[in-house]
Amino acid sequence: MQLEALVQESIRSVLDRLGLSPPEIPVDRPPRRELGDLSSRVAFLLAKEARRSPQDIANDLAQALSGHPAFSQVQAVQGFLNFFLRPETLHEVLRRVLREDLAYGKGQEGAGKKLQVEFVSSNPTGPLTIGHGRQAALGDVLANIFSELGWEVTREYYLNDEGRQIELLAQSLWARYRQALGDPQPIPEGGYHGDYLIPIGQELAERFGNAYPEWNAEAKKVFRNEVVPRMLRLIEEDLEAIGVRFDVWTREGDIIRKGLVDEVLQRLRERGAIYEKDGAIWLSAKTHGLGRDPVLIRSDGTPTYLMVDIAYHLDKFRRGFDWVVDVQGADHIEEQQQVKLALRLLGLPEGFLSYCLHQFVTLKGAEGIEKMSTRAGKFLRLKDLVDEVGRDAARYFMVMRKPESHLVFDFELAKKQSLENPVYYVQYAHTRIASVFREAQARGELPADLLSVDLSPLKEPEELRLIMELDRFPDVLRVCAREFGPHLLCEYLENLAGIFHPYYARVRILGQGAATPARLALLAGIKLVLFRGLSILGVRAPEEM
RNA sequence: GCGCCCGUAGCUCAGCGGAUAGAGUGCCGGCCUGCGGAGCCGGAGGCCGCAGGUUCAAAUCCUGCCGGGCGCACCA
Repeated sequence: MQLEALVQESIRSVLDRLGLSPPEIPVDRPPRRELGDLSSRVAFLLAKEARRSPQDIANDLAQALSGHPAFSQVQAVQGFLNFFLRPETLHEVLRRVLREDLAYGKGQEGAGKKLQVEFVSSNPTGPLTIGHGRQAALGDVLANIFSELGWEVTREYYLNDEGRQIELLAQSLWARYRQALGDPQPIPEGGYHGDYLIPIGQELAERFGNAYPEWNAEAKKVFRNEVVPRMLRLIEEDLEAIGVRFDVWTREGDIIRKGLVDEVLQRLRERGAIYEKDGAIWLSAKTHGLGRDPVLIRSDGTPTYLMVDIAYHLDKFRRGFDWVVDVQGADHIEEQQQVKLALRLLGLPEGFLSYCLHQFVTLKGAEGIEKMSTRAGKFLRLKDLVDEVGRDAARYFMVMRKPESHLVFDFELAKKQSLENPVYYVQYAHTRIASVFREAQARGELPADLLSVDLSPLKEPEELRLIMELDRFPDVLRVCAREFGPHLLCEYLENLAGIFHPYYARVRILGQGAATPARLALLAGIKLVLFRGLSILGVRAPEEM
């Protein structure tokens, strides 16, 4: 049993005897060590009902808990109930961690349920930038976390390979093609200026010669067909660099062909949620509190991106997902409100769709802070970033901040192979432990079975603190899932490593008689949790570095 | 103007109803002849953007204001 549950149960049993029943039994980590290992503010919640002071209630509870075998002491301080754990209680925690091994932290919260995580979903108009990198890492790590909690997770990329942006892209390529032939055609208004189209233009100039002197319907078709697969290849290279694989790619055209656009329109019409104006079809969003009414069907009869996106989400529902999480940038906020409104009007279950919204990335490097734009051709390609700092640092840095906060990617720090770099700090703890085990093996000090060693020599304060930290791991994963906040896992791992390193510096592991096997067991537990955490982040946990 | 997000140590950021607000980095001062010194220990450094309100209790919730980001297309 986890410590939090242990404390809760102990309190509950006592409350029953006293005839009190709080709405919940909160268990916290006290801010300072002298206040115990765990605490509860339950007395505050009972004060009103019992018409007694919190301190008074806490006194009674502490008194009633005084003989509990798991605690060396239970104190009532200013209304708080503070628990001091006996070392044996913590030793049992460590033993449980080692016993659960690679399953430690896993859960059944999502068992039997299907979750789709949609992320990146960048239009194939160019390679991915570091901004997409944040989304790639976030989506992938969230998917990992939900898998740990039992969900059957599908990673999905929504590919928008039609429409006006692709046309502009094709025309931009055509202009590069003309330029390669010595015809100084300009990049179209709102077109794509990136260098990545130049070599393709040259290649097509060699292949086609002067076959397409005009930007007409035929050229449009040819250049569109040339450019999209090439852009997709670039995107796949970027995704591979950062270590992300998708299970399903869905194209906008697939959704339209399934007839879902017509069905959605029909159902919205029945609800009186759409109207016609200026030859287009609009969604009545203002009457539902949104800022403006968006167009669903243009006056030329084609559906807007929003329209297809709504239909796409109906499709997700039909495909049997119990829950969908879309990872999107801050520039999609308005659309998110519109999609959610439409799904509500369509009668989909509330909560079927959640958005993990993230702010943008700026790059802090030797050249200062850069702003990026794919259209203007001003960006750092994701693959180039990964090549420079490595996949581990790239992934770690992308998720180490709260998604809804801006991320300043410190390029120089990410490259550093020293403990200033948080990813190395965590990895180094893992490596260090691996090294100790190699040494223990060489010296013949490695016990055959760590599970059955006597843990009673573990009584140094850091040792008990480390076990307390190991106990938190399952809970950290759950909070990460609930908050869409993988950064909390990074913080946890840094904290764990941050207790281990000083401990290691102060306390010798090998050659310490009965303490050695016990400390090796502790190190095995730390190594396991570091490995589990780093794996979930998609970061290597090296044996040597 | 409207919507959403963010203003916490010099810098990058955690904490988001509870007890003296934390970490990393930077700065200052000590250590370091053993399992990986790619370190370790200590110190200084904060009207938690501002002003009200709710609460036994507010960095945390509510309102207003100020500052920054993003969006407000028959683009995606």
